Amino acid sequence: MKLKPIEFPACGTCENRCQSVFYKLNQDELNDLSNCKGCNQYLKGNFLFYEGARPTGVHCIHSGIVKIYKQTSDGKYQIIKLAGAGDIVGYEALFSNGFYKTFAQVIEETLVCYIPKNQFMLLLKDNYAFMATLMHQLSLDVIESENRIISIATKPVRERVAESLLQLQEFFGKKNKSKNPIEITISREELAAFNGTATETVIRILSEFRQGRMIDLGKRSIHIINHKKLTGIAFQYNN
Amino acid sequence: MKLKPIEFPACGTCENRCQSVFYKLNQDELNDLSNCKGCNQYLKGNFLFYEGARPTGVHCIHSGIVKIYKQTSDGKYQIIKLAGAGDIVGYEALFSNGFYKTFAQVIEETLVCYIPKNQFMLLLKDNYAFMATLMHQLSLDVIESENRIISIATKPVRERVAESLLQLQEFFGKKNKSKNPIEITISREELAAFNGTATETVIRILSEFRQGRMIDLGKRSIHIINHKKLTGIAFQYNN
DNA sequence: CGAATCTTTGAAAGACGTCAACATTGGTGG
DNA sequence: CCACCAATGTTGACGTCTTTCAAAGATTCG
Repeated sequence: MKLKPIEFPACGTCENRCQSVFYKLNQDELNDLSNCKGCNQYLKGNFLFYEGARPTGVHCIHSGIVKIYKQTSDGKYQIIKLAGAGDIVGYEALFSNGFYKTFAQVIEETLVCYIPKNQFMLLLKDNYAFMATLMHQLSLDVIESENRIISIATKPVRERVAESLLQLQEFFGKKNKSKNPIEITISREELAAFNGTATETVIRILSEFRQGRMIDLGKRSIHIINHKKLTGIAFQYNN
Repeated sequence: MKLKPIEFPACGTCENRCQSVFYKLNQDELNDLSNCKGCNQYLKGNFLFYEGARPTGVHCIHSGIVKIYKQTSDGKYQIIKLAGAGDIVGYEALFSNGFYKTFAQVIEETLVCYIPKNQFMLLLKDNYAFMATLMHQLSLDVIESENRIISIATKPVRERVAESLLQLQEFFGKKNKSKNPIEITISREELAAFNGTATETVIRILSEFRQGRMIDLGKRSIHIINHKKLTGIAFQYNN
C-alpha cells in the first residue's frame, strides 16, 4: 500500500471548526491547540482506542468515520454511535476520570487530531463559552442516548431500522457534502449492530423496504428514495 | 388528607450534600443557594415537569423517589431512570437550551428544592470545581445511558430484569439506609417499563426467580436473597 | 483465479407480547 | 369496622416477531 505523509491540519483554518465544539475559540487559543496537538491517520479497521484503556486526551475527527461500540459477553457487538468530521470522541471517559468504556474503530479512512488532556482542561478553565459549549454537547449526548433507549426498548426492528436509516442519511449527508443523492455506506452487519438485531433480519427488512420503493440498494450503499414513506414506518404515523 | 407545612431544608446542613453535585460548594455559596431556592412537596403521581415544558432551573431531590420516563406513540412508556435523595433532575434539558424531553413523576412522596437557572449558571461560572463536578456527572450519565443501550439491545428479558433488580437494590439501599434487608418497592408495571417489556413477562420472571430462591416477594416489595446467583443470570457467567 | 468476506434466502425453533379471565390488595365511604 | 371498587398482580393459551442455523450466491482483493 502506498502511503503519503499526512498534511497536518491547522486548527485556525480547519473547515470543521464551525461545526465543532471549538467554534467559540479565538485565534490565539486555536494556535495553542495547533501547537500542542498530535495528528494521526487510521486505516479501516484500526482503533482510536480500546475499552479498558486510560484516556489521556480527546480525539477530534478531521475526516473519515469512526464507530463507537461495545462488545457483549457472547461475542456480538452493539454500535453506540458513529462519529465523523468535526466530532470529538472519548471525552465522556476523560471527564469521568475513568477508563474507556467503548471501542472506537475506523470504518472509513480517518484523519484524527489528538488534544492532550491538560491543554483541553486549560481551555475549559479559561474560556467560559467553551465550557458552556461542552456542557451543551454532553447534554445533547445524554438526550440522544435516552432517545436510543426508547427506540430500542419500545419499537419493533422494522421501525428501528427505518429510523436508523433516516439518521444515517443525515449523518452521511453532513459528513460527505459532495454526494447527491446521499449514499449510506455501511455494511449489513454494522447496520444490524447499530440496531441491536441480527444481520439476516436487517437484510430481510432492507429488501422489503426496496420492494416498497423506499430505498435503493447499490453494491455497497443505500439510498433513500422515499423519505416520507420511510418516516411513516419509523414513527408509525399510520395508527 | 392531613398536611403539614414543609420544613424548608437549608443547603448548608443538608444531609445529602456530600453525595450530591454540590459537595464542593463553600458555605457562602450554600447560603446563596438556600436564599434563592424554592422548595415543594409532591405526592405520589404528581409531576416535577412534563415533556415539552421549558426548564427554568434545576430540581434537587431532598427525599423521595422520582421516575424519569418517556411515552411511546402507542401509549406505553419507558422509564429512563429513577432519581432519589441528592440527585439533581432535568439539567440536561437546561444545558441543551431546549425543552424537557421526558416526564418526571413522583412514585414516593418527595421533597424537592428548586434552583433557578441564573443562580445555577452563576455558580457554574464562578466555581471551577463545581463545573468539573457537573461535567463529571454528565459524563457518568452518558456512560450509564450507553450501558443501558447495550443491555436493552443485546440481552434477553430475563437477564435485563436480573440486572435491573441489582441496580434497584443499590438504588433503594442508598436512598433508604435504615432498612435492612433492602426492600425494592416498585410496581410490576414500573419494573416492566424500566426493562422495556410487558408487565406479565416481568411477573413470570419474578416468580421464576423466587422459585430459584434468588428473591423474596413481599406484598409490595422485592428482596434479593441470593445476590450472587442473580448476578450470574444478569451477566451470564455460566457460559 | 481463488480465498476471504459479505450478502442473501429458507426453514425451524424459541422468546416474548397480547388477550382474557381471575385473584389480590388498598383505599374510600357508609 | 366492614363492604365495595379500582388498581394491581397472576396465570394460561396463543400468535407472531425475531433469532438461529445452514447453505448457497456475490463481491472484493491480492
